[in-house]
Amino acid sequence: MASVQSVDRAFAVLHAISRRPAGISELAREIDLPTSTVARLLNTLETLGAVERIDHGNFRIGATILTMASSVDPARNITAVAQTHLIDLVEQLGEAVGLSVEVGYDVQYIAQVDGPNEVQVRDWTGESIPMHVVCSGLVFLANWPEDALESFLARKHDRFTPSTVVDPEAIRMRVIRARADGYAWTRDELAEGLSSVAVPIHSPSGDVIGAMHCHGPSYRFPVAGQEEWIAAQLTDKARRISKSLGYKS
Amino acid sequence: MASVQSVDRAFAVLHAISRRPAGISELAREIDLPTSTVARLLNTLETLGAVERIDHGNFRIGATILTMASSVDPARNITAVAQTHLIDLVEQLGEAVGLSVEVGYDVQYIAQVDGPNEVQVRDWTGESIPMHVVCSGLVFLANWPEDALESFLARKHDRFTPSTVVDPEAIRMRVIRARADGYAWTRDELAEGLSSVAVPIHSPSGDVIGAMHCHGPSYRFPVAGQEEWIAAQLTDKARRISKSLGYKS
DNA sequence: ATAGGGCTTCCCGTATGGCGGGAAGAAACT
DNA sequence: AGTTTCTTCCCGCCATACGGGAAGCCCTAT
Repeated sequence: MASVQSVDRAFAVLHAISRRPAGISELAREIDLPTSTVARLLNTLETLGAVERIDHGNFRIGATILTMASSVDPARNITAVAQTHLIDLVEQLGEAVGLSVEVGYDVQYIAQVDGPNEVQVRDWTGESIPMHVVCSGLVFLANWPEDALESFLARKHDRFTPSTVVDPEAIRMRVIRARADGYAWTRDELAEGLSSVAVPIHSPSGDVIGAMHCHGPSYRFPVAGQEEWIAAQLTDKARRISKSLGYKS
Repeated sequence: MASVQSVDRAFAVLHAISRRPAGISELAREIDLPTSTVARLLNTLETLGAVERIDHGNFRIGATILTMASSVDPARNITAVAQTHLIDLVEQLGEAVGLSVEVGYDVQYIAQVDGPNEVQVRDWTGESIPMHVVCSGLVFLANWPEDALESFLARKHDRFTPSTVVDPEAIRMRVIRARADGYAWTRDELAEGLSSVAVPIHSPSGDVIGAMHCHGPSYRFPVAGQEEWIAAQLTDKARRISKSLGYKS
């Protein structure tokens, strides 16, 4: 079936930008088009409000896309849909559970439901953390294509605690592991005394659109021997969330 | 500046769909283009995942748009940005505070932070309520263009309690009132014993993108004489949220 | 049953409008 | 000042998007 070339290309541009804000020539190189073509498309997209210029000619996704997304059936809004499942998990596991999405090379936390304990991990909502430091990041990386993973590994990785894994090869091994397991654990890597596990959340079409994690103080979480069971609980809920996302209004 | 026609048109289609899912010919009429053109654009958009077919040839916004929006600078994610402000308000007011967005003729609750009391309103997150029944709905309606408001008023309005206002003219008066005040109160209309107040949340560009409400048991909320002060607190926070939404990464 | 309206899908000739090379201008870096 | 790298603009060419029309479907009404 014939597709409209310009629209295809416009979305290639949007897609590239949504991964990481970029300038005209950078985008042109990335999606292999003449700069003039990309410039023209960006111009159109900008007047439509689909992209916005931020600084020094870099573009990011604009308000039009955001409003379109928010006006859509909210049953597809991951935060809203997941809420009840998060609560269920907190009751089951007794520790805080949260959601995150990937933003460039970072993980962005977008929701959290706290557990019943007095001592608990503070709410990460709104925070951005580099992918190599947190388990949610590992599950995101596990789903990246090889070349994207390579360029991630080639970057400089900051250390947060003595336990933070910063060696590219070590990170790669963990990513491969996460790919096989479908989940990932981290212990004391973002902050001492904090352990967490994450699983990916898929859209109904199979893309990874977010991650769900559970975290608690290392001295009581995870209870020894329960690691796999906990991961299984998360995986199960993640599957239910994906299913809910598929329903129409 | 020259714009790319096909992309312009593709977004006209997307925009129309985001207002209301529709079929090819309906869209063609709405944006005044030949059906074949709209069909071709929709085809392209569908393979791109920007729209999805729901039933019998109706389309809605698709996963691609949603993931683009969620991967964008999360400072623009209303839930994430508002979180800390909601907590502040709960501390200030002592009652539960929440967020909602409009979905068709309903209000959809997307977040809530509970107050410290034992007796409190249950979490509405995930619920959809008709606009005429809740204060958030009234502030949304207050911002609708006249013709849209008329078609809303022309519909049948369900009664939830004896206090629910279902008369179109009475609803219209309340909407006009909300427009003037910038906030709206409801008492015992969704459920007996439940009072609430809501204010609109604007995007930095001035559109209403959501509402924030505070609600509690009618026997203690609102404290007599404090109605305006409470509304002012909400309005103030809503303004701060709008400002936060404007910052770039 | 049958006709009719309204819908989506497909085809294909036309000319519009998107394309991309290239040059000029503007920053940023050395 | 020189050099590289970027964005913006222009313009002739022809690829490609366009839209009329017809075919095929599924309803509803008569």
